[in-house]
Amino acid sequence: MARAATTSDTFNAIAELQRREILVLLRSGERPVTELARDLGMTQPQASKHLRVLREVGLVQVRGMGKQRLYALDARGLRPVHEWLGGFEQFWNESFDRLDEYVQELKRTRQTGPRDGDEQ
Amino acid sequence: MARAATTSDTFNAIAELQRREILVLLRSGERPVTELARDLGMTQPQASKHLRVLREVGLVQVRGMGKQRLYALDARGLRPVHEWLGGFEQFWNESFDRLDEYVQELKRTRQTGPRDGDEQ
DNA sequence: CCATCATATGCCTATATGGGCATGCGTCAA
DNA sequence: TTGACGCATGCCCATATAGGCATATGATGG
Repeated sequence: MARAATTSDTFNAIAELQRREILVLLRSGERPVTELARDLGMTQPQASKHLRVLREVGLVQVRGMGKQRLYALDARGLRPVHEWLGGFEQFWNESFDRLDEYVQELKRTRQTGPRDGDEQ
Repeated sequence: MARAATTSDTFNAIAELQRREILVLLRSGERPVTELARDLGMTQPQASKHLRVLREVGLVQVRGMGKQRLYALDARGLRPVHEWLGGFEQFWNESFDRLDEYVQELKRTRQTGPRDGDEQ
C-alpha cells in the first residue's frame, strides 16, 4: 500500500528535505514561487509541487499579488509535531548510551547483586 | 526518484504512523517484537520491518534476551528534530490567521495609511 | 543433534511520489 | 485583444515503500 499520502499529514510533509528548506526560507517573509525555486536551486514546477503539498497540510498560505503568488509560512501546524516530540524529552536526557547503561548495570550489580525487575 | 530513503533519515522514520506508535509504546519500557505487534495490531513481520527502520536511524536499540529480542527506545535522535521545529516556535505564536492579518492590516491602514515594507 | 519458539528476511504487488518537460491558465501592460 | 510573464498542472518514468505470505535464521530446551 505504499506510504500514506503526504497530503493531509504534516509529518510526511516535513519528511522531505526540500520542503523543510522552503519552510525555513519562508521564515524570513513571503516569497513568490520563482524566487523560492531560484534560492533553493530547484525548478519552478518542482517548487510549485512542494508548495502545493505544504499548502494542503496548511503549512503555507498563498496570497495573489498581481501576477505573482506570494507564499507565506503558517507554522501553526508544526506545533502539534513539536509537542509530540516534546513527549520524548525526558527520554533523550536519560543518557541512553549502551556504555552508560552497562556501567550503571555493573554498579547496581556490585551494590545489590543482580536484579531482575528493575528496568522500567 | 521517489522519496528519499527512510533509512538514515529520522524525519522519514517518524513520518510513518505505525512507527510513531511503536516509539510511544516503547516509552513505557523494553518490549519484544511479538508484544509490540500484538499491542499495535500489526503482523510480526510488519513490526520487524518497522523496527528495522527505527533501528537503522538509531531510534531504538535491540538487546538479545534469550530467544527474544527486546527493543528499547533511544530518543536521542528525536532531539535534533525537536530543535528544528523549535525554530518555528515564534511563528506559530504570531497568530497567522488570514483574518487576523487582514484585520490588523486594516487597523494600520486607518492609523498610518497604507504602508509597504512592513511585513517582516 | 532435533523440535520449537521468536524474529528477521525475501519476494511480489499495488501505490504514492519526486523529477523532468511541455503546456494550460490567470493577470497585467500596451 | 494580444503578448508576455508567473505559476499550476498533466503526463510519463524510475524508485522506494508498506503489506501479505512463506520461509530462513537464531537461540533454547531435551
